[in-house]
Amino acid sequence: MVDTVRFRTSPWVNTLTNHRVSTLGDLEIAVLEDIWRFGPSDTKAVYARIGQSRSISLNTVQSTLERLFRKAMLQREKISHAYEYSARVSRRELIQKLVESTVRRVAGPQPDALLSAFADLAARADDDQIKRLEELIARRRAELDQT
Amino acid sequence: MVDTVRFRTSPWVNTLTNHRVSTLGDLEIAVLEDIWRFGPSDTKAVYARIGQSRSISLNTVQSTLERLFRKAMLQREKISHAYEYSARVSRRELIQKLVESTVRRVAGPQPDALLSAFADLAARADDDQIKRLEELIARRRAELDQT
DNA sequence: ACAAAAAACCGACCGTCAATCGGTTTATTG
DNA sequence: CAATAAACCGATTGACGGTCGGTTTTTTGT
Repeated sequence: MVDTVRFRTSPWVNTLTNHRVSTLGDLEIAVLEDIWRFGPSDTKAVYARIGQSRSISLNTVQSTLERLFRKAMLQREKISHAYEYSARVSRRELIQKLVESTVRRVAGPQPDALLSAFADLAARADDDQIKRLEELIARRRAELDQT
Repeated sequence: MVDTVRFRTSPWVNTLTNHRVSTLGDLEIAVLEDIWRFGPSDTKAVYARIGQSRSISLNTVQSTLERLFRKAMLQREKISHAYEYSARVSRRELIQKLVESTVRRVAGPQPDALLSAFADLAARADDDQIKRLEELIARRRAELDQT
């Protein structure tokens, strides 16, 4: 019964860059969030902070960390006995990547889709927001120059 | 065997706004794309334009249109015998929604996550891009005022 | 050195969702 | 009213996140 080969492009692979940009599940985001907040941690620590309350098992946290590692959102290092996971992307970088791939996915013919998307945003912003935006941009600029 | 009830928050529901923001599949995007490009169309027309080449069946296109309709990305109207589907969101609106929900999903404590993401982008932009960005914003502003 | 404890690893299962289509029902229309 | 066309229904597949239980490997205390 090999008459029709079904093929579906995985939404994972960005064919341009061959760079994976994934969708993240709720738990995955929570875990990332936790590591951003508390810094490098091992499974136990993350479990203690977010697993306990959700009444999920240590194993679940474990495999989520693992998945995040495979997705290159986390890196890990064996500290004495256990892996210590740490963020490989900052929240801002994550948002950046996610937004960029989202936009690129629905981007039309226009080359400036990203810019365009944000132009919409900026156009809607009120004076107050504009002001904060300018400050933010200035700060980011400073950060960049400093590197 | 009702000892453990597993529960998983659907990534569909934005609890803040109770507004559904979905992920779109590749075919779904292609179909939307097609309708943006060619305007209101019935299943046959869409199939002729994008189904033929992909060697998928008319039914597949049909259910994709249906799904898009359920997701409120398309509206439809019975024209004589067949449904005619038309876009309910423009490409820009779609990008807007998608970006916004993406950001909100990973947004930290900061209230200005969206702005912040924008700031990152702007900070990275070169002079040329900034110029185009300003033009874009001006144009969008004009469009808004005109309403 | 070895047994107990801890952590990693493996593999399975469930639910959801997009993609895909065959077959049946329900219009349309000549 | 019969033939044709479109809509509708429901089933299957593959991917993926979430969830664990059990087994293997590694660490460590005595």
